[in-house]
Amino acid sequence: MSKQKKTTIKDIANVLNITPSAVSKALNNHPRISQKTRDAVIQVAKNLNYQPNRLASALRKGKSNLVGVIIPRTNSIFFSNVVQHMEEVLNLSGYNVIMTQSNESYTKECTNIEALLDTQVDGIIASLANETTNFESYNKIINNGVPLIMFDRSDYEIDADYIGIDDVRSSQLIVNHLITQGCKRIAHIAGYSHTRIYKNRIKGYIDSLEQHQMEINEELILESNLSLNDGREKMQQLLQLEERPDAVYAAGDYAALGALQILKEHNIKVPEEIAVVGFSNEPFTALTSPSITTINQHSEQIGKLAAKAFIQRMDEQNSDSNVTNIILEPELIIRESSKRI
Amino acid sequence: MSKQKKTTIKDIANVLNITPSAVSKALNNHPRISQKTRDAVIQVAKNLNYQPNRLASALRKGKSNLVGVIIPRTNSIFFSNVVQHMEEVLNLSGYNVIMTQSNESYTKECTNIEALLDTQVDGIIASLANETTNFESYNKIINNGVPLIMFDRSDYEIDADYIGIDDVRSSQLIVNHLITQGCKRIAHIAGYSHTRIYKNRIKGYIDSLEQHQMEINEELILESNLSLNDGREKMQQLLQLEERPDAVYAAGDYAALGALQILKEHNIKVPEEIAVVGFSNEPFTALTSPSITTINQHSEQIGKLAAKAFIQRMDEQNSDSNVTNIILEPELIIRESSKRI
DNA sequence: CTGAAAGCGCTAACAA
DNA sequence: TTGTTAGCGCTTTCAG
Repeated sequence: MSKQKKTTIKDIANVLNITPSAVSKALNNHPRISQKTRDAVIQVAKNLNYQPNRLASALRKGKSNLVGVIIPRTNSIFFSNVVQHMEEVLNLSGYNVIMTQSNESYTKECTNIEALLDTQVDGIIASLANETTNFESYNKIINNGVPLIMFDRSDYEIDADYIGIDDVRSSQLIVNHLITQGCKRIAHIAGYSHTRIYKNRIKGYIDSLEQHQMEINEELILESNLSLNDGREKMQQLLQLEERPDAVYAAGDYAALGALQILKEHNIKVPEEIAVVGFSNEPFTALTSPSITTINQHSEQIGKLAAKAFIQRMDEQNSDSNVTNIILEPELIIRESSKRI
Repeated sequence: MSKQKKTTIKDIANVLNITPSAVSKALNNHPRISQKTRDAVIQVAKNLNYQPNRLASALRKGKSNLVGVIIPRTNSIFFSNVVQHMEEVLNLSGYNVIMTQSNESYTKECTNIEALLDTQVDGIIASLANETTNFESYNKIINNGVPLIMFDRSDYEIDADYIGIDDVRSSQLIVNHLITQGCKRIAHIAGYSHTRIYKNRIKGYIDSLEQHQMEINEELILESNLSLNDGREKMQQLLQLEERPDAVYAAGDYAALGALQILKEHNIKVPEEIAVVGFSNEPFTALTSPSITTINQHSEQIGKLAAKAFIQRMDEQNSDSNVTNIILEPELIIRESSKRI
């Protein structure tokens, strides 16, 4: 049973004594075919358990109906939600998703791009790996005439559509909130500033402090990879300062959790002595005690909008239209870890 | 720049005044070609920015190097880890992954299977949707001669390779542990018993109680969809019994969390008054207070083994070889929610 | 070692 | 309305 030859439109044509092209038309609801033939074809197709070969069709039409997606990691609820909603929208328009992950590695990212282009995807939707500072392979996608949509992590050097939240604004929301809560010495466990979103978060942090005529203190800004362990280390470092901070804003939830752990281990009261804020609304932030204040990045919307941006690119004829830039308003979710009043 | 024609082996052939077939051989390290030609071809290919067209190659060779993956949900760390490690192994062997999700829906699952078969994937790796009780479409995959590997959720009616953990044993580990902790009335918030893994978890639960000459009480076994909300509801129900349980084993972590929330809301001490155990080792189980005892399902191993099983199927000539069945030993992770002594 | 030629399965001009 | 024909880009016999 396992090696039966697959039935093709040719087989169907033979049975009915018509030509393959007639069968093709019948199967694709082409107008120039009689209802009678169409019905007959569909009947025979069913009988022979016909399975269209999208590869052949793709080759012929020069369109694979495959969309490549590159995300840094799957084990982050943000990215996996984004992909989930992207898929939803894309499937509705007849696209399948090829998902790849870079594991935050630049080389893996390049390999993935190569592989996706080889597979003749109709477009690529991506978010940068942490490591990436060279954007040639992304520009190669564009130069190949393949639509590219970036989300969350991108760079000004990549001339593609972009969907993300306003990171400067996110930081401002957080810092303003902390100031309202009476915090006077706010530390920032930042991401690496070579990445645009983290640079923007640092900028928002600084802007907000300046607006309130508060001092910018270099020793309170620590760049990190935002892992749980890095959060722990940086928090340790902050505790060893002459003058402790009274609030810590980490640019990622895992780092915030690490900080929280250290504070608990040192019996430092959160938020009374030191307030903690994270970023991304990972599910665990609602479940820790105290629960962690964080930013909702709108993964669902980002996924859907990115998919729609791609579909629009495919639909439009004039591929020279301007690049779309959708910046969503972040939402501050205030929880116990920062509520002092 | 965006509409440049893609370079093909024909273009390369023209430049060098040789035939496409020679170029093909050179590019594929075919032995019957001179080193000189090979070098020249590779040089020109680089100059013209040649990108092989895998679709054409796939059509010709009858092999797409695409593997379809069907998972019920992406927002579960178990499934997303599995996919991640699957991808790792598959990429190494030159395969790309097309990821689809059923959202626990039977219809979506069928659509996904159709789409994947149409795309001419070389194989499918899948885990059943909760809803699924009809396995025709899976058997269709097999009948089409496409290798099928199931993991975690499968059924005896699907005659495919399988990788999963020993669910009966998992329940036994849990129930034995609870008994050791002095629990005498152990409730089970179960999954729907039409699904094999949940049936097995129920079986393990019953077996273990019988082994200890403890009573099997129907009112303590509640089937559910294992969502957080269902966990809350079932826990409510259990609290309304004449005689309360002193332990609750939920067949999923989210349900366990729901139960924990209800217990907290009622100021019932965990684990002193009622112990709680979950299943799957979702990251949040380590972070709640009390942290939740649970089962490690070995997502990494499952992903890798499933990928390897597929690769083996592809490599072997005699496709009639027996079905592989890999059952991994579960690991009980004991945390605060069940530690009474 | 290289070339000629056929064809994977499907689609789209064009012709009838 | 249907058929003929050519070809998407690549691989693979088979001849030379």
